[in-house]
Amino acid sequence: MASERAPSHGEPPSTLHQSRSAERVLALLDTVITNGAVSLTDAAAEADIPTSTALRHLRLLTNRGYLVRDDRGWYSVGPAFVRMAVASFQSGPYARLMAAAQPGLERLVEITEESAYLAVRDGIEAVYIATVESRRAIRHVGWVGKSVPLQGTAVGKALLSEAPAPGTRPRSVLNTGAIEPDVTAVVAPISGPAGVIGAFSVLGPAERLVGERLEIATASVTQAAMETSSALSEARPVLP
Amino acid sequence: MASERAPSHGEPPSTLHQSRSAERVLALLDTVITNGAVSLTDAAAEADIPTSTALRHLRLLTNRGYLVRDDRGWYSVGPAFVRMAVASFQSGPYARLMAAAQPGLERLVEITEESAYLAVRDGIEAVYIATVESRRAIRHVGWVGKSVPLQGTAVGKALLSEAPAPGTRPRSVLNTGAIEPDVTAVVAPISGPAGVIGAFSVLGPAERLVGERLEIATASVTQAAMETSSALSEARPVLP
DNA sequence: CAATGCTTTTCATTCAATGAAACCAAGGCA
DNA sequence: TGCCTTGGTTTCATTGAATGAAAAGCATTG
Repeated sequence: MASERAPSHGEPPSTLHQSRSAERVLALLDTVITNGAVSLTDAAAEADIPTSTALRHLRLLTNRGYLVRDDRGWYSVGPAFVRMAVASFQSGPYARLMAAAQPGLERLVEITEESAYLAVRDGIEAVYIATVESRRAIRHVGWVGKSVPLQGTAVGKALLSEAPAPGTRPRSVLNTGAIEPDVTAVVAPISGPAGVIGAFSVLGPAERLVGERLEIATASVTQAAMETSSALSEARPVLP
Repeated sequence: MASERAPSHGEPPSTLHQSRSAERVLALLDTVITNGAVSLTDAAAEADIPTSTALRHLRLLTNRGYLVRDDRGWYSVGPAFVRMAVASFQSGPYARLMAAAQPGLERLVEITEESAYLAVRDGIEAVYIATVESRRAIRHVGWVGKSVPLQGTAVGKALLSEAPAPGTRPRSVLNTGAIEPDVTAVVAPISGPAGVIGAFSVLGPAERLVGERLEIATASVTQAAMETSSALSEARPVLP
């Protein structure tokens, strides 16, 4: 469902491996995390690894606490991974972005009444890493942690765009139905000190995001992106 | 600083490896994530791996987007890892716990005016996976994502305790200075359908958590644990 | 420019990873 | 009840993938 691995730089063919076991362990970890709870055979199939080998790797991951195995035999996220996950939000390049973007997301939902997302680039894909959901009954949900191609999507275009001059309003990008039919996306790029580093997406049903509502969405998403960009270019706190 | 790996079941000696490269890649990933931004040599040293090998592994991790390498050469969290991290909060055994515990954490801070944490067990350690910080100037901060031994700590004792009969108040555990001097911890276990699965910790300066304040902390932490436990034993939503 | 500290490449050696096959355990079903 | 299918687990001989010492780059600094 959610995205094959993204070879940031295309590795040669795919039969040429350089550290197979490592790659495979990561692939398994990824499958389990993104797919929720999976059985050995499912995980092995999804990652295209013989079960005997997959078993050994999954065992390693559970021994280390990165995964857990419930009574039914399903594998899922383990405490050690959760530890890393929360730690990764405390520091690192994305922590600052997520913190700076939070108010923007909230205001976007308030103004547009649609769901707002924060996306970043991952190789040839875009990843949605944060959201505030619309409070309406019909709303866009469930894209956090999901990745979509850059090609042909509004997020993609925004993430690949040139950063506007500091303090100026970025251009918004509009698209309907690129990923899912009847979903309209209004996106604006967020710039950091070194170019575009993320994007705000307002996502809602195509028949609702028209006319005045669309104008409001466009205006507020560029506004939010601009404000977040300025916040990010202010003096950065010292590193640990 | 934060915890050597935790062999949930002790693997044989430690010189007997079964999938070295995999172990090492995980070790490197872990070091980078928990230590923020590190250089090749630092990461290699911390994980006790020859630099040439470490380099190869770190490259794999960056190619896959799990890590990024900034202009200075430091490695830190990458978009692919953030994707997994946020995905891991959407589902999995800990998602439910964290969601159920959030209101409890907030009320604990409101009542006790100290920082409150949620901890879970990871092998022979406890991991703090969520927090709401006290609003006071002097307060306990920065333990999210950190792990501490079960042995000799209040969290440890709570996590290893027997689950109380459903609907009854759990016993609280008290400790001062086990991890850091002058820090008092008031802890109560949270039970799920299958025994103790987590714990609430109220942490504050030893000289402040005394007398009436301590009584309040004890009462509210057991109360919160009880309420969260009941919430968790209610009908669970269907799995994907 | 010599010295120092990191990073990167190379390459011969070996040991760790591999997966096919055999084996178990547990349902399902007639 | 016993047969059969569908996972999961173990074994073990084979091989090629992982390894790391050493040497070579490449900045930075005094």
